[in-house]
Amino acid sequence: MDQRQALAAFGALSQETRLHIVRMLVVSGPDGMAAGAIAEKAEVSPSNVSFHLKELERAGLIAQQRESRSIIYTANYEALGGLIRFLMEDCCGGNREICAPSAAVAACCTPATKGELQ
Amino acid sequence: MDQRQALAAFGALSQETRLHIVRMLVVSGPDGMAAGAIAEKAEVSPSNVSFHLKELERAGLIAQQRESRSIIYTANYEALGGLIRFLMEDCCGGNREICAPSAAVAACCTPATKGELQ
DNA sequence: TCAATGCTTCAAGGATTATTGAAATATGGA
DNA sequence: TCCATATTTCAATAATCCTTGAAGCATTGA
Repeated sequence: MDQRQALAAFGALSQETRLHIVRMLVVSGPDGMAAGAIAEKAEVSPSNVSFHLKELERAGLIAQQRESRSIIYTANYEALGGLIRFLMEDCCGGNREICAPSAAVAACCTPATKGELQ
Repeated sequence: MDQRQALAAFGALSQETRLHIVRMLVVSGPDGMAAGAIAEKAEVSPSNVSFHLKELERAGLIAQQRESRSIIYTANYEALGGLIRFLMEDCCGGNREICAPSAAVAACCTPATKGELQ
C-alpha cells in the first residue's frame, strides 16, 4: 500500500454510508453481499449504493464478481490490513506510543486457525 | 474514538498536504512545529497551511498552543492510536486476517522505554 | 506608540463529491 | 421473444472542499 492508495482509502472511508458498507462486507466474509442486499441493509437507493460501491472499488477496498443476475461484493482484507499497516508505519513512523496500544487489539482478535500465520 | 471522530479523521487524512503535515508532526515529537515551519517544509502558502491545520485540529489529530509569536502544532498520539484501533475493531471487527499482520508491525516499532506499557 | 513578524480569517472562485430519478444494460425464465 | 429482476450509468443539482490573495489580529521589540 503506497501513499496514493492510502489517500484513496482514507477518502473512501470518510463517508458514513461507505464505512457502513465496508463493515457489513467484512462481517459477511468471503460470501460477500449482493448490491441489492447492501442497498437494503444500508437503507440507500440502488443508484446511490452503486455510486459508493464504485468509489470503494476504485480505492481497492472491495471487489466485485457477477453471480447470475446479482453482483456480489466482498471486502478486500489485504487492502484493509495494508491500510492499518500504512497508518502505523508510513504515517506514524512506527512510533511506539501510537502503535503499541494497537498490538493488544491485534493480539485479542478472532483466534487464528493453526498455521494461518507464517 | 467513536464513528463520528473516525469519519472526521479519515477525511482529514485523505488529503495529501494534511497527511504530509501529520507525518511531519509525528516525527517532530512533543516539541512540535510552528505553523510557519510547517508551511515552509510542506511548500504551501501560510493561509493554505492554516486552512489544513484547522481541519486537522477539528478532526482531533493535532493540537495547538501559542508560544510567543508562533503557534506550535503537535500530533495527538492518542487520537492516531485510537484511529488505528477503530480500524481494527469497529471497522474490521477484529478480523484476524486483517489485524494479525499488523501485530507484527506493532511489535517491531521503536523500542519502548521501560514501564511505558502497563 | 509604531513597525515588523507570525499566523489566521475572509470572500471569491474553481474543483470535487454526493444525491436523485430516469434511462440503459445484463441476465434468466416463461 | 418478451418480461421481470438486478444493477449500472447518466444528467442535473446540491453540497462540500480546496486554493488564492487581501485584510485582520496578536505579539514583540524599537
